[in-house]
Amino acid sequence: MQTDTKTDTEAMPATATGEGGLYTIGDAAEKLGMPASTIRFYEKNGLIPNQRRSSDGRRLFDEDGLEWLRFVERLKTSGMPIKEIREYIELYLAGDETIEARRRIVYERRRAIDEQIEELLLARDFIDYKCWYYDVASESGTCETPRSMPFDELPERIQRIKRKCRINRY
Amino acid sequence: MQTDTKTDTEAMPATATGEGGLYTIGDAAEKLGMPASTIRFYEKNGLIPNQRRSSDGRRLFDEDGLEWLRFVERLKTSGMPIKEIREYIELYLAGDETIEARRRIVYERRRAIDEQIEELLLARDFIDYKCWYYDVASESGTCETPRSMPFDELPERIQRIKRKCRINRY
DNA sequence: GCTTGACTTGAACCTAGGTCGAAGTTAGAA
DNA sequence: TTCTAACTTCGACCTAGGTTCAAGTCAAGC
Repeated sequence: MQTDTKTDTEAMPATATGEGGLYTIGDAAEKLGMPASTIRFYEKNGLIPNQRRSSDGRRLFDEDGLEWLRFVERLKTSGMPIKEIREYIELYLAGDETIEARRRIVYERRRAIDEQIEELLLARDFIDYKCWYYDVASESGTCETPRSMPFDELPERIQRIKRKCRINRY
Repeated sequence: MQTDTKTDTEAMPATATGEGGLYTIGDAAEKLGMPASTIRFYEKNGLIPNQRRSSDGRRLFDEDGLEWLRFVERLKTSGMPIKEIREYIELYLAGDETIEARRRIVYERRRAIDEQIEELLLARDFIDYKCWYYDVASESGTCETPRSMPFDELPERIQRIKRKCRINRY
């Protein structure tokens, strides 16, 4: 994480709206749209190394701290489990020795994301078919209408989906 | 699994129903690449209505049964919680009265999928940046190289990502 | 007739990822 | 001064989505 470049900006009061750019956990939580308890949980699990504190022990976040949290959030969004995020962070803290290991991790993560997107696109096609199905059912008042429609009378788009997703019933 | 007895099952199923193309839970699990325990769990949670059984109580799946399971799997892939899938199925079982309710559900599901895809694409951009970062770091042996590179010397693609994802450090 | 393997059940267990509550500290407001 | 709000820690608790276990049933092969 960031170096201790700002250790003495603590001359500023630690409370909200820090014009010195310092935020309490509550401010940070609000800015990130994430409960404070989650931030504490992340720190406890090693996802926030070198957490700054005020003299009375409160967590302090500056812009770098917020960016770090957004970074962690992004890894989570990508489906990376907390344990793996921690491992990655440990490698990061270890310095340039671990560049190759980290490179492997981000490449693998990209692959995982691509896989998830692929799956979601398939699910989306399927749901798209369902949307059409209920549009037709809704208009005619019964599911019999879309269900019994001959394949070659279906809209081109729907034919394509039914073929691709191998939908035969339902 | 029962692959060796499956030929028997098809020729003359040892079970009550005289029709071919019947699978035990083990066969179905193998075909769908999903543990049998999961299928039991789904049934227990109302995700498999009208489950067929053999005379001695074993679950039986025909092609329709398998397709139903694939359908449930697809809803899950789309991020739909089990409880909601059950609710949808209950509406489905209730017949044409519930067409509008089901229509609303699938439209909302499509929206949710689009949102997830959007998030994943952002995460992907971010990880893509990290891939570049470690490629450069790996080549030069230190993270200082990509880290300290002036913005306008970055590849166009990387500039775009850094702007879009508002990456300033890390 | 005995063994084996795939099934059945319900209940207990597990993991990830938080979330909550109690008890205590501190700073600023009334 | 006292009150209140926002923080602190630690441990207990929660939910989703399964997974595993123990005990029993059944059909087939030897």
